[in-house]
Amino acid sequence: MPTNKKPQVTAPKKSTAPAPQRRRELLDTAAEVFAEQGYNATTVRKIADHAGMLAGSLYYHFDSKESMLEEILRSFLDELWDGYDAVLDAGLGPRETLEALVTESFREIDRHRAAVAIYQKESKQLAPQERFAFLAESQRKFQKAWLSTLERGVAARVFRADLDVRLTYRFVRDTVWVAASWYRPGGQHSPEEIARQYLSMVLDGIAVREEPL
Amino acid sequence: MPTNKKPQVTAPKKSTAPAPQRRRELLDTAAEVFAEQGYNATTVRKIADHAGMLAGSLYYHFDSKESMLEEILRSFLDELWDGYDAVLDAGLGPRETLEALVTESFREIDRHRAAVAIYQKESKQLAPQERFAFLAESQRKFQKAWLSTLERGVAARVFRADLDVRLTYRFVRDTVWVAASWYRPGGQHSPEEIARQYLSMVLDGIAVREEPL
Amino acid sequence: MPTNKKPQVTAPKKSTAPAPQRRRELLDTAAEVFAEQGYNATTVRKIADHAGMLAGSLYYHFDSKESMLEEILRSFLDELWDGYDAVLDAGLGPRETLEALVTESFREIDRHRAAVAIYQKESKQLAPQERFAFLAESQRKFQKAWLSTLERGVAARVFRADLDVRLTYRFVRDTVWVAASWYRPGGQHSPEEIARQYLSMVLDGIAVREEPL
Amino acid sequence: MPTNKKPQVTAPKKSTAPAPQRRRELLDTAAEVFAEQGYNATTVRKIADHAGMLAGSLYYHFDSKESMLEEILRSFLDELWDGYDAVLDAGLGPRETLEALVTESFREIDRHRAAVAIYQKESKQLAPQERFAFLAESQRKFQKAWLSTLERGVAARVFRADLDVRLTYRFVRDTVWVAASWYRPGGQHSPEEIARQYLSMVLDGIAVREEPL
DNA sequence: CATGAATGAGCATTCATTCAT
DNA sequence: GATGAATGAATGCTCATTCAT
Repeated sequence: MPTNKKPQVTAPKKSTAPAPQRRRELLDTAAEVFAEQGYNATTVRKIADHAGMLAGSLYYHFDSKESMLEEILRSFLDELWDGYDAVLDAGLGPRETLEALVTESFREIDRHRAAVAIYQKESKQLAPQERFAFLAESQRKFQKAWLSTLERGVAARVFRADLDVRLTYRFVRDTVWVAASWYRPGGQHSPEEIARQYLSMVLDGIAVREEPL
Repeated sequence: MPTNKKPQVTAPKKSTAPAPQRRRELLDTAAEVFAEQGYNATTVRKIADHAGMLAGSLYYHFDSKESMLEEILRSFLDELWDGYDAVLDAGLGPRETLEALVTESFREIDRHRAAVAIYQKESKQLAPQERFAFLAESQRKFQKAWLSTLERGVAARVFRADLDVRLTYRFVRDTVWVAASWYRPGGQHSPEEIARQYLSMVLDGIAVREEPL
Repeated sequence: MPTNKKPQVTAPKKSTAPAPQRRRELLDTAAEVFAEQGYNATTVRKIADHAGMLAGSLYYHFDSKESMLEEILRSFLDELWDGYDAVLDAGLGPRETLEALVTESFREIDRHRAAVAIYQKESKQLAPQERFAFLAESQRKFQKAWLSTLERGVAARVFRADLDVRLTYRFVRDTVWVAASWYRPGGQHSPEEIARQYLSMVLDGIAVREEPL
Repeated sequence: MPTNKKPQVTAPKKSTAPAPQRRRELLDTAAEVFAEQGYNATTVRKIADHAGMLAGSLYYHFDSKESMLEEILRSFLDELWDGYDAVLDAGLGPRETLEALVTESFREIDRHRAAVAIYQKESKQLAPQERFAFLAESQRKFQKAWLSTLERGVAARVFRADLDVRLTYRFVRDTVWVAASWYRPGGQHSPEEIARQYLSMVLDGIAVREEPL
């Protein structure tokens, strides 16, 4: 599963480059700029500069700046839900489900850092728009998945019952996803390592336990 | 720390309302709109609409849109550091310091919700600019305060030693401040109550502890 | 029924020029350019040039280029129907009605030459658009007025019965309105004089009559 | 009168379909779109869509959008003048000449509806351009032909002498050509039938004549 | 002949800002 | 203090045109 620019696995005999690939490249470029400068502050010219072309040329590939944003977010969420659904359908216990969701989340942050950052910063403004209804939809599914996992855990006495479960939900959700704002792929910790430490903090806290005995 | 165009010291002859108050009102209005729509997406006209005046009229009170932003952030950070410094100078132990900082943070979120939200969303873009150097400055102080508190705690064996302390720092920092994105003053939980629950989660985790005995 | 932005209930004492007047001036300028170059070929810059301002400044007065077009056409049609309705409600016989309608039409061409020319050239493309539904509406009323006048005339034996009445309608309609393409106010013929000659041609033909006797 | 890029005299070696035919097809397509949407509002892409090809491909056949327009108008006017010249050289009396010109005109409208509509809408803007000088040229010849016919008729006492002859010219000219805006080939009236009725109206008027006796 | 991709000039529109009143 | 009107730079987008393949 290639993450960055030119996978170019098998060079086609005479054709130069298949269209969908170019499209992906451009979207990745755009996502990077959106993530760094913010969607509104990103001009189409800046994206084109990064892609080595003129602003108008982008419109051969995309309908509008907004449609680029939509495609970036949509394809990120599609992949995210592939991962999440696999976890949710695996029949795990609540604690294992939570561990798997967190780990999966850090993997997505690793793969789609830019898209996640965009999502974090812009989704609140975008969700009300018709065109971005899929964001609101995803948010609902997301909340349901996490909330029900937490509730199952409380019922099974593996998660604390003395906490407001909605507060806990926000705590876990934000804690994980905000990591996209500082995470850089190829840094000193792998996503799995970060997930492990985060899970340890979220589950057991950062305070030293009094020795049982 | 120069701010610009401070309301003239000499009171205007016939005016009834003192200028600084109007200024505050306008800044609060602006902060609200910035927080809701994002700084870039907020037009001066929108702010003026909310304030019941025309766009041009704002320029009697402020030099520019950016100077409004600056003043909002600067006065928020001034207050924040008043609170933080009091805590840091109180000579508390690491755990108590952390508890006090978190509680103080939620109080600031309660008082300056809009400014905090703006800070969260925009500070990364703003910090590199000369004009907003005070943001970077604040971030450094902030990191130092938290990091040293955590390190003191690890040394004193009240915080776990098996965690990457920088990761822990980010974890705690994000966990607290992101709350500004959903917090609404006057909701069902007071800032102190939220602080208590967050501290409980951060310190002891959300998992049920096996009974020591 | 106020049409534009600022209600301005009570005129301020010292204001230099009432807004609606400037608006009218700009619309007249725009109409002139639209008429001469065609709506599509007219850039907002050209209009602004003619008005002695920059392109962006027009947007203080109008929402869009299209809204200028709309206002031009709408105010022309409003005036046209004031005149037409007066004629149609006067209870005249069919020949006198036709004479009055033709005369009124030439007067409108004299007063709104530019708007008429625009109407002629653009209405077919515009009418289907929601925003310009009033054009289609006007066309229906227009056809009904003329057609029924012609039919009354045929029934009363003052207009020939051997002609296809719809063809006659188009003949008269086009004949009159196309005059806007060459008419210049202040030329050697007054609108009334042109109307008289046109009516003479339309009613009696251009061929010499054999003397009855 | 230079036309450009005439289909190569030497037939291409292996091509099966003769080039000029494809060229004609494409011009007819273009004319249809120009007529319906207006020249300026017609994009090259729309023409290409109608022709089942991509926009760039049209440039194999034509130098530019403008050259398509030129060729459409030029070939229409060439045919028109074939017909008109035949009539004018036939040595007919003024009334018969006028009848023949009108009839010929409706035949041209029938054959070149699109080109006539384009001509009507665009010629005023185009004529001043160097490239479209042939339009102005044609207009001069046109005016001369009609005006002299009318003047001959007045002198011969078959047309009324009490009318401004230039006004009469415009009346007849417009009356005939505007028909292109509503005429659809294959409708309920043949061009000859429309010509007959129009001539009847133009010559004898639409009013009922008092019986001579 | 036709396609896919790009160019570059131009367009309508937005918006922070200015300033005379 | 506030308004009305304007500026000017920038923005997203369109479109005729080019050209290697």
